[in-house]
Amino acid sequence: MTERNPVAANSSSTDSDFSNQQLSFELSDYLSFDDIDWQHVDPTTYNQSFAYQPNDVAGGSNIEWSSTHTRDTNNINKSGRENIWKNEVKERVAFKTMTEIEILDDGYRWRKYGKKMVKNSPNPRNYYRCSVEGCPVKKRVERDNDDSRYVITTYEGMHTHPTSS
DNA sequence: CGGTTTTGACCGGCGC
DNA sequence: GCGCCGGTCAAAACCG
Repeated sequence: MTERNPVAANSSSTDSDFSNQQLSFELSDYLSFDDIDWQHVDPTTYNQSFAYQPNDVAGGSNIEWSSTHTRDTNNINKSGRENIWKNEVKERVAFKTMTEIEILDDGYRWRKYGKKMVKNSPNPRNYYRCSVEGCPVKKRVERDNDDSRYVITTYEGMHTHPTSS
């Protein structure tokens, strides 16, 4: 289920402007989508876990993501990258984007509260929290282990306020 | 000046 | 019990 398009593969640091444009477009698409989706989820279906195809949303070319809903409290990525998507903790939407930019404007304001080096990867992982007080949404941004041109963004929780931006 | 980033310390779960 | 590891805190620096 890992379909990658090595489109702008060997970009080192040239077309950042292009990537930025493309990204913000697709991102806002996703964001509005999972906003709607999360409002549909009610506690009774909390146990199901499901995943969407990338092309359901934006004709997805270089983005893959999935969403799981469970009340399992197991740890997230003790067992490696592949299992990140399979393991269930709580509402979570993750997608992977080929870009060189990791600071993505998705219409919310985020406050970074941590940065960690993950084992087996030279890439740090950044932890963000929604700046709106009382909003429990967190997100985590890290580069893919083996494809450093990809950025994995994971959203966790529901926004309890309008997009304000 | 107020919010944000930075960065090491701290904490809790888990495996050995 | 100890150490590793992922996640969070918090204080000072930073920046518009």
